[in-house]
Amino acid sequence: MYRTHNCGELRSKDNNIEVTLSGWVQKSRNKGFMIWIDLRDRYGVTQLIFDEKRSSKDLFEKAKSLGREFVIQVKGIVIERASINPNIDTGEIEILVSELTILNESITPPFTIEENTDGGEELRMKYRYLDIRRTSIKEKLIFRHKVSSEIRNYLNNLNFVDVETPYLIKSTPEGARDFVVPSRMSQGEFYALPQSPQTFKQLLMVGGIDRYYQIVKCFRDEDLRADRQPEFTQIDCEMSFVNQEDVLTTFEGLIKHLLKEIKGISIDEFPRMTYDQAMSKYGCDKPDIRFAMELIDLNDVSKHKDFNVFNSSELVIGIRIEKGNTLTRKQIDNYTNWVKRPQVGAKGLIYLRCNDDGTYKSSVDKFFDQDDLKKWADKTKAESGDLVFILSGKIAEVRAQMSALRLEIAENLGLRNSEEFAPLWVTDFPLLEWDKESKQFHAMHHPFTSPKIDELDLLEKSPEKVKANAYDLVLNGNEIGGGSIRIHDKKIQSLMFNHLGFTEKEASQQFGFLMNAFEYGAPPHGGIALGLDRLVALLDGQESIKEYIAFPKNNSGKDIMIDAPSKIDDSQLNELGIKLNKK
RNA sequence: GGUCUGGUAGUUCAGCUGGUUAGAAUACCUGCCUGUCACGCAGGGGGUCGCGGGUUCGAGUCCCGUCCAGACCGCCA
Repeated sequence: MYRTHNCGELRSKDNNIEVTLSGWVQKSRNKGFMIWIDLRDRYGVTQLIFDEKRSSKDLFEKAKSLGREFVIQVKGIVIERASINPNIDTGEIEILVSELTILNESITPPFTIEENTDGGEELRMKYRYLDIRRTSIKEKLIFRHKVSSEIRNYLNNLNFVDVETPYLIKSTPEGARDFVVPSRMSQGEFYALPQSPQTFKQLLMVGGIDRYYQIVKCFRDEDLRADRQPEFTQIDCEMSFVNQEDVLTTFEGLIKHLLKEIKGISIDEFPRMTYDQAMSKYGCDKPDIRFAMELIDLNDVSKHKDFNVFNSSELVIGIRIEKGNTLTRKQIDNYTNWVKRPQVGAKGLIYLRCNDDGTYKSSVDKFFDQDDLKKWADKTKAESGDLVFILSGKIAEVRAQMSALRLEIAENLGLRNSEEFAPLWVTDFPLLEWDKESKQFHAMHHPFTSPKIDELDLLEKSPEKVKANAYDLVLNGNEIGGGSIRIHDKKIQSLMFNHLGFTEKEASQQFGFLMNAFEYGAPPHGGIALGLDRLVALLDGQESIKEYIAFPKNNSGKDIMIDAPSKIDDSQLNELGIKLNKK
């Protein structure tokens, strides 16, 4: 038997019993006459003691040879410590070792396996298996397990059925780039890995599985971010005989359940706003509503003077920063430079200081008098001591810029508290979006999203105005899920493909199986997919999802531990009938 | 595809305006140490300054190119 107890459970009540423990040598403290070893496993750390007087000479010599991360097994008696350590759970006791077996040696690890490791990110990723020995990484993986277990509990209780869908499927040009897998048996042909099980879950609805879920890997061959990996996990769900309200209620319930079970937080009904409201109030479709600082339209009070920057703008927006007049000139300059970076792309930033004496000071005093400035202050509800920042330009651009600035300021003011949770629904997304590159409309959500039926007649004249039965779940400024009520009617689905620039032939080649299925009595259905990695990270108060994935890819989509992607043998290429352009 | 930041000991970093033999901490090795727990003390080993080129009497430092890593923009139906 390798162990009778783990390294986290022994207490002074266990004094005098004989135990066997196995684990890793965290650290050895050799004081000459005594050696202490911190023995670590998944459950904690227990101190072992070897003593010149109480241990045999052979045993003592063997203990001296132990290095960091050796795997050992010891037998010994639990005894009370001469000096207790209140900082660790097992700090009252130690093990007086009588037998020591070295199960495996270790070379010196490339970084210290301690909470405050000296390892940089790249190194920790290369030796991820060592990183996982660290408490915080281990805890994050266990946290993820807890979240996904609660998700399963909740959905199982509501009669959802977990069904697996295939990973080797068909490539489609719509949306994100596919990862592609060459077929050996059909040379020159390729599978694609799914970006989501979208069509399969709809086919399950046609198949009568009226409540489906799957915690499933999805794949997208696009550039990475701190919150984006090429393979990621979705909580994919679909329901039949439901309207939008049913879906929102069900999954609002899921998030409430998680917040309650995992964080012990109860939350009231989630606020809802339409896409249009979100865009005008916050300048983005995934607003962080933990704080106010809403975008205020200043068009009607800013375009009556000779200030050409405003007069030539589609939109002038202000945001009020409460007590912001304490910002120094230098801090304001920093924000100005910040918005002028190419990533944000504003031409400049105009400020309005609301002084304590009721006067105003702005960067455009040359053009606007105190009465004008007062109107700006009134409109943004700015009071003495506040600061207003103003941006102007084309509607879409200035909204995006102001939204970025809003988050940056909130971050700096400490208004983005990661232990506060502010979920909301954003509804009524546009059905279509104009794509400048391909010069045609493409589906904002995906081509299976149903349009608002009473707006269907707009589809010909002004397609950009048609709204969809589509919704996003937003948490603290992050999109954690999105879904829609789907099309279940072949005619409407054909109409959609038509407007997305598919010929009838293309539509039937790529999605014929779905259109066929719709001819055999497809029930009304809809669903949602939630990003598990992101949800888990947010619930744990973090922005980056990497630490919650056991073996993540790096910034360029590489796994530096196993060195993937990598070249394959010529013989493998031959079998697949593939010839490379360059080697 | 683009912008920015970084690459110096096993590791994390410092290294100013170009100037002697490139430093610190930690890790590692050796010795000492009668209760350690970030143990302490003394000593020791350890460097292709990412790579290539250029400027210069002289380059870790300046310039050009390139590779790698990270953050962001584009992209992510």
